Amino acid sequence: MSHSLSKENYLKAIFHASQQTKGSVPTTVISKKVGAKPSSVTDMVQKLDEEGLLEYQKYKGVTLSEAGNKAALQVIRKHRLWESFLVKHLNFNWDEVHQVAEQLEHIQSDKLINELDRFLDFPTRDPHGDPIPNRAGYMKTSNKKLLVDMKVNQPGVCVGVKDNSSEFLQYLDKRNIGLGTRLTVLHHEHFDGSLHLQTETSTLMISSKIAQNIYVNLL
Amino acid sequence: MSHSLSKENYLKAIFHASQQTKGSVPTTVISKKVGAKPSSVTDMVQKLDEEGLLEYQKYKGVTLSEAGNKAALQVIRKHRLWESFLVKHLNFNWDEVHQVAEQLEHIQSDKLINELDRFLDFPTRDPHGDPIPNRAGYMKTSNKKLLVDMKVNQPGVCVGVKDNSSEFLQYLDKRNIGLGTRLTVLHHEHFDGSLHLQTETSTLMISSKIAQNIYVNLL
DNA sequence: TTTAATTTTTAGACTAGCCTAAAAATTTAT
DNA sequence: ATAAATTTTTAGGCTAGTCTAAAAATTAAA
Repeated sequence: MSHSLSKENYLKAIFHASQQTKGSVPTTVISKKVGAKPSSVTDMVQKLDEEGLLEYQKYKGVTLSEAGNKAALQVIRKHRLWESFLVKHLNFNWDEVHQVAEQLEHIQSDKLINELDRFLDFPTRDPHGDPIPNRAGYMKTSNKKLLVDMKVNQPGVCVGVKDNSSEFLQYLDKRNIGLGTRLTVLHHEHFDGSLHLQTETSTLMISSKIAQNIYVNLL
Repeated sequence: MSHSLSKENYLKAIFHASQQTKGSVPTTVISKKVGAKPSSVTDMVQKLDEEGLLEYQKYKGVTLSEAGNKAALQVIRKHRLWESFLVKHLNFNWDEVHQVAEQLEHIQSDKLINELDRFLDFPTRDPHGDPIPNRAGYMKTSNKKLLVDMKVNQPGVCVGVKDNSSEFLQYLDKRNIGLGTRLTVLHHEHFDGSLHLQTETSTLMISSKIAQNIYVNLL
């Protein structure tokens, strides 16, 4: 019922990859995500196939089985709950949580994770706006988009950033944009791709480059 | 600066063993604590010696170096802080914390552990009454004794139990003895080793067997 | 459509941490 | 003080997870 740290990382990586691309995931894609050479990935996915966690076809790639999917979702649940805890109670910033949550997500204890869930009051989204799977493994589908991809007049709320540099976070701070800020695109400037935004407090203009680094949840 | 999970366990085990016995620790003692065969211990302590974490003398045993001591104390700090967290905020009982804290103590993040410390309001004792090393590695010496070893009229406070079975905890509960209960031995019965106790609320008699399973801090 | 470039897999090897069995040192008993 | 019993170490081997280099399959190009 419980898998090694390394296997959990593979399952999580494959899950995320298949969310992005649909269809089976090539070993090279996994290779990049887990930080191992493609040959090592081939070895590992063969083992995971034997365990029934995924289906592997030579030269084609892999698809998670029902069991593999469930296992991946449990790891993701743990990761996102820990991230929530770190930000909410231990003064971590968005950009600091990941490395620590990568370790915490492998702690094995059902009671621990369910009590943590309760302690956090059963959150449905992590600090990056990503949905948190519940105990049963059910997860809302994400409505997360880059701000640059939003339609005009579609209201949304800022749920995260792609670039976590402190300069960027300070830039946003100065313009009163933060986690939870509601905003609507008023106008796309075709000429340079810049956007006119309506926030709770004001209207402002931001460049296309900036808008490519802000995640928004549709409302 | 940071050691593998297995090495941390060895350092911790050696630290605890040398607290109990004083002098150098034989490989067999370590063997029992870490749950590995003596031959494996020999291997490992040779590596730890090369790393300067301890001194190993063939057929004699090991002594922690300054660096080894410090590393062990950091692991113990993490273990006890996590135990405190689990009991205080996640509804864990005394007897449930250990297994999970054994995992959590190996998470590597200074910020994590120092923020956890702050979040718990810098506790000096864990739920078992054992002292928690501070950031610098300084730890109060423990005044913990078994109740059976207490002198008559020496006041103390219950800080833990040896036997964590729920029957035993329920037995104590029925007699209004719990974590933090102040108690004093009024009389040692030589005949059967039983004790007469004064608690905050009443006087009572307990058997020697029970008194061998209750930890008390001297006041 | 045959060759060239690329991707993916196989084969063999390495490390950490453990094991068993045999050898060596130490301790205990006579 | 020497033999017997015990403890501790050495030697050789195993597994998980990784690597590099070579081989095989697939895809792209001429």
